[in-house]
Amino acid sequence: MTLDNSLPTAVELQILRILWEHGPSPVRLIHSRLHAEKGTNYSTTVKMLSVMLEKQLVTRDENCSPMVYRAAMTRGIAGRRMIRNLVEKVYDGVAMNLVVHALKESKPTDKELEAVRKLLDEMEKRK
Amino acid sequence: MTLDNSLPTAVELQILRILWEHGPSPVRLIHSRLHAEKGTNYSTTVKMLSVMLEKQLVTRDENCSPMVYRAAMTRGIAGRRMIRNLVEKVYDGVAMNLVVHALKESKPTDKELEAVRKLLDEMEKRK
DNA sequence: TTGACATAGCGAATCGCTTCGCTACAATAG
DNA sequence: CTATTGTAGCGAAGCGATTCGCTATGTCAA
Repeated sequence: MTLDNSLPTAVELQILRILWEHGPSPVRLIHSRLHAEKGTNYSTTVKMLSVMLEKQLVTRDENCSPMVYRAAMTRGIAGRRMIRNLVEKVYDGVAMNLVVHALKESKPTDKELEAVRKLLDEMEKRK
Repeated sequence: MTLDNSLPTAVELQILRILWEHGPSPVRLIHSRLHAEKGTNYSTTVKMLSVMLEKQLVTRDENCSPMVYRAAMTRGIAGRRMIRNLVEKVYDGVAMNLVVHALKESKPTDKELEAVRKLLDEMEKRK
């Protein structure tokens, strides 16, 4: 089995997001969201889904009608791939540089800050 | 003045990286790096630079010959834009989710961990 | 059955990014 | 001067991603 390293493109990501948010959905539903976001045609949505099916970015259950599509990767996996890509392309492969920038970009709550601290502790222990 | 929100494309980023690493450079130098990385033609490099000039991703000094190109934005700015984009597109606008993922992606040294802790402290204070 | 509407698929047009061939001109060596 | 080499620019081809028109089939109500 050859695993696909390529990142989801812009529209593909938009569709994945919809699936992540709403769970497995028929085209009709996916389309209504996509249409709301950018006014695309129904055919376009169907086509994108068939392309994504080929690329194995989504799967579908063909037994029920209308067919139900679901994301083939979690939000977490997609995010990590994109992070790895960003780190490579911009931060010379040094992820910590990105972490620092991302922190500065964020407006974390106390709770979130605490969570990150705990994560740091764990990473230190696991040496 | 209209500010451009669009992100650098793949090759644009490759060229920006070269400029970030080597500082202001003539086409010849930029090309030799780009060629080493992916075997592109000299014309391609020139063309890309002219496109990037239009998009204001680079500037150039036309007084000297050969002309000298320089990145119009820092690595930091570019990185932040791309982070913002990633956070929007994948993490529902919640940057901390990205921070956590990015941390897990990284293999930080003690020093780096310490730096992040300090950053967290500062962010806490600045409330 | 028939008409109206929902579902699914396919090929071709379009679009933006990338690549390159060809041309032009300047600087330099012979 | 003339040939060679370095620098710069432009238009169009090529490519993958995206969009859409058209067609086919399924479903359901009258």
